[in-house]
Amino acid sequence: MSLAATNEMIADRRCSTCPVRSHAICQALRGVEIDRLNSMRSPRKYRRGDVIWEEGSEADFIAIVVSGVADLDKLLPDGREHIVGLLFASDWLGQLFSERNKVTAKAVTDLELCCFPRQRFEQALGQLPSLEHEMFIRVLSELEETRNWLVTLVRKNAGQRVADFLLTLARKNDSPFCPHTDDASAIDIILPLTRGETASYLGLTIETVSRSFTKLKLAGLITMDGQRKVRILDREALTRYADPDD
Amino acid sequence: MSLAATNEMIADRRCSTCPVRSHAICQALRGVEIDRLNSMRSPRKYRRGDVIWEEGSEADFIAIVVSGVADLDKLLPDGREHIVGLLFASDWLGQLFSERNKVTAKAVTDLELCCFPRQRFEQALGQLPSLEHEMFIRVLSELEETRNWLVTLVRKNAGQRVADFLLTLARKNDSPFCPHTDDASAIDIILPLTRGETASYLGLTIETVSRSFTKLKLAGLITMDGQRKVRILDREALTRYADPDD
DNA sequence: CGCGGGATTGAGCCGAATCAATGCAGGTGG
DNA sequence: CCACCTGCATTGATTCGGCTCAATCCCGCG
Repeated sequence: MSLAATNEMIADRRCSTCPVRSHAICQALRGVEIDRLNSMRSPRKYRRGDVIWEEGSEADFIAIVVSGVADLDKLLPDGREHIVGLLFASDWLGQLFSERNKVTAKAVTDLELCCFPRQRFEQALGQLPSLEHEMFIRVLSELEETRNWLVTLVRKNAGQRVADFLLTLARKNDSPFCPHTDDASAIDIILPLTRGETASYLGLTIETVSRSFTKLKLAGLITMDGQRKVRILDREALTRYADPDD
Repeated sequence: MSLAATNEMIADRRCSTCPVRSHAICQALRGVEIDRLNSMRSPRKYRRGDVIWEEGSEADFIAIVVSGVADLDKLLPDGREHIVGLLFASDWLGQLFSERNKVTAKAVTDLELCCFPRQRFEQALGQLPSLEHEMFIRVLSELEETRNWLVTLVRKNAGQRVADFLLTLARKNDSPFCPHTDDASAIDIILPLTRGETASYLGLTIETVSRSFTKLKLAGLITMDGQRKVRILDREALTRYADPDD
């Protein structure tokens, strides 16, 4: 058996046991198609805080989040930065059809990525219409979510933004990568972001984020254990808090 | 010659003289491919203020802007609305792969659209990979622009937002659908939006938008003739005003 | 020329930013 | 094992930008 064949088998075995195989973009592919991606796949690991790539740098690769949380930031001219996206297991990231990355990508937690060289990936896209279609669908829905998020950030006050943020995280909890809480009404969340990162995601200051959490606690909507563990006591009430006139 | 054939020729003639043919998504198609779209094309006209479709309504058709300006709004639970997109000649709009429209579309000015029934269009997409690719590229860049715009709206103050808005319109002026101004440094713009619509686009109130225009005039960056005609006197200075620390 | 609706201007208020101090937890070294 | 240190988080006092409410203006139109 040739070395190439052996590597391919190893690669294939890795895909078949991949925790995100059935939810990531590669779900669109089967058999020989997945082999195509497999043959250019390379895993990468990052520590919390690592920069994956910088805004403006060369767009080398496209990646799928295997485990952990990544974020995308835009730098403002005055040096502030704003987080424009959070990426969880099975999400993809990368700058398609462009030489330069247009956002900075960072590891928010320890992170495992499954990476593909961009140009080879783009060639593969051209020959795998089902993959391009799958990504098209995902980008359409990301655009839709970004528009909704834009409206939330521009129009809602600090408390509502924080509530929306918690509800977004709670929705991630409903996904197959997080186990459900026993108590049906309460939902436990581990905040992936520091207060500073949360502020940068919500367009607020650290102090305002902190005060908003305090208000949510005083209103009896959440409890906290330390600074990262949040329990949503009443999802309905929190939803009303985020959308008072809904 | 059959009636069908005659219609197709008429349709074809219309496409070949279409002002946006070479800049809209249909630029990706040639010959028999464009015939495919042609055969399902129907023109529609709207008056300024008309609703094209309502958020939540059935997603009937995909459209290309032939002339005029359209916008996309999201309704907030409390009744306010926010404009999440402006569409100019050659842009496309519509909800792909979804039964329901997720935004309201309105004619901001008198408007001509070139429309395609959604389901037939989606079938065509599946069989015209170059069209799907073209739309994929456009949606990727719309996502990118939406992220940039989000940062502007969340992080910049009223005056900077208005300046950014004017610069965005000025950039549209650079496009093939608007003639250049004679004076190289000055740029004339016709505001497509009322103050109220501008406020809804910028996440401000009418009063604040109005005051911001006044400040730009006092700062000597623009002059105005009536309420719709703006002349940018110094694009560089306006850019600095929008991005002080750039 | 007068009317109406959008636009402008003004006064006061409110929510989030800023500035400043204190609290707390996790890690390190005595 | 405890004391200290460092970085993150919380809380408080003050400021400021944009919203609200209210009055007037002006442009386009009949």
